[in-house]
Amino acid sequence: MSDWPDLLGPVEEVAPRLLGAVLRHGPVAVRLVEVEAYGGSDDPGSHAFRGPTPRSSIMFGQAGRLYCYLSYGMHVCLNVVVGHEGEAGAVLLRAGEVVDGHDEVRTRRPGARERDLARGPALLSRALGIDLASNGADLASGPVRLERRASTDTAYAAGPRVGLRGAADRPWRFWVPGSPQVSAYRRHPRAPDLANQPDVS
DNA sequence: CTACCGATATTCT
DNA sequence: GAATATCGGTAGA
Repeated sequence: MSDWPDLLGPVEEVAPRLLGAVLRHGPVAVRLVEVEAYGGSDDPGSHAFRGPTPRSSIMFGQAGRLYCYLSYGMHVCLNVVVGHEGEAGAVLLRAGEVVDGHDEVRTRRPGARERDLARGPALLSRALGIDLASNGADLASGPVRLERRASTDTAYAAGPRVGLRGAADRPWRFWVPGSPQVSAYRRHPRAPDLANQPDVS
């Protein structure tokens, strides 16, 4: 396991080390090319910002488990829980490249363009066929597995997270430069302007 | 590529 | 009641 990332470090340091890792569920495997870090009480963009809730309590638990939640009431998003127990942390898996089970993914998403098969957090979970029943699964021994990545370190880029209102500019999104599967950056409609322009009253 | 819109669970006001 | 870690459709530059 010498080249497997240590999931107990700070979430913004753990997250980029997951790039290049492979997530497998049955016949389908996806190589991760885009992730985002989410923290605890110091991260206004995190589900754990205001402490544990029925949904977010798993973020405070053991590292190496799967956190699945429903986004906007309909899309499943996948996270790897990181950090020590009692401290919230999770890495949102935003996009990947299908490296196995291609035909299975095609039956789930007929007509999708090749690079779009797992381009976006909800599309990634759909490609893998993972739903909320897998929430809390152990990624080392369950049916959903995080497999060891290639031994070489993956080069990465960093920038602001997608679609957040709070802490919109914290550079906690990480991706593999040049990967066609990296999803397009979208700023939250009500996020404050980048250049702190005075308001027009 | 951009912009808007609707669907809708969990959480907060 | 309203916001949100999204997506797929449609429309337009």
